[in-house]
Amino acid sequence: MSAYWLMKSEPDVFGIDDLASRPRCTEHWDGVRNYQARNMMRDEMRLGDQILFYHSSCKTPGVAGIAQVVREAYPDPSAWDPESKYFDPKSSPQQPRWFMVDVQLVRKFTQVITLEQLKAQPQLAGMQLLRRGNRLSILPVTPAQWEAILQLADPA
DNA sequence: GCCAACGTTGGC
DNA sequence: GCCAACGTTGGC
Repeated sequence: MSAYWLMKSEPDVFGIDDLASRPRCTEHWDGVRNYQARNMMRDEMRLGDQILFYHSSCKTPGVAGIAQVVREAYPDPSAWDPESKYFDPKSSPQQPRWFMVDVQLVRKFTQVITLEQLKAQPQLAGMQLLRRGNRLSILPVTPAQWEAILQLADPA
């Protein structure tokens, strides 16, 4: 039984169309530099887990589509690349501190399910995404929340 | 650009 | 281990 997640990305940096344009619609999710988010990726995310691809910090924040985990956590090499903006001198190939998973696009919605729509759903009232002050880039999603959100999507 | 919320850092 | 300062996130 696969689990459900929500992963945020800024569409100006890496949006769902960027994922769609990658070979096999697959990309590694590098750059996570938060311990809680890392722990979820490293310790809990499993092959086949389903992901809500969320666009943040943009004109219309919301869920742009669905992706899935196609490779479980492995060290994020951008952490030991001094040229990378994700460089962290405390990480090394011998002692990797940061991890990433590979995600593959499953489906892009024809229309983004907006944050506004999510807020209007009574079933989603308890969702972590909607809690104020939430800044985690990776969040768990319950099966009930997943169902409620997909109801808002266009037909496949 | 503003601001609230929260994580991280570093001095003590 | 405390806590103030600082940086980042992300909606508006």
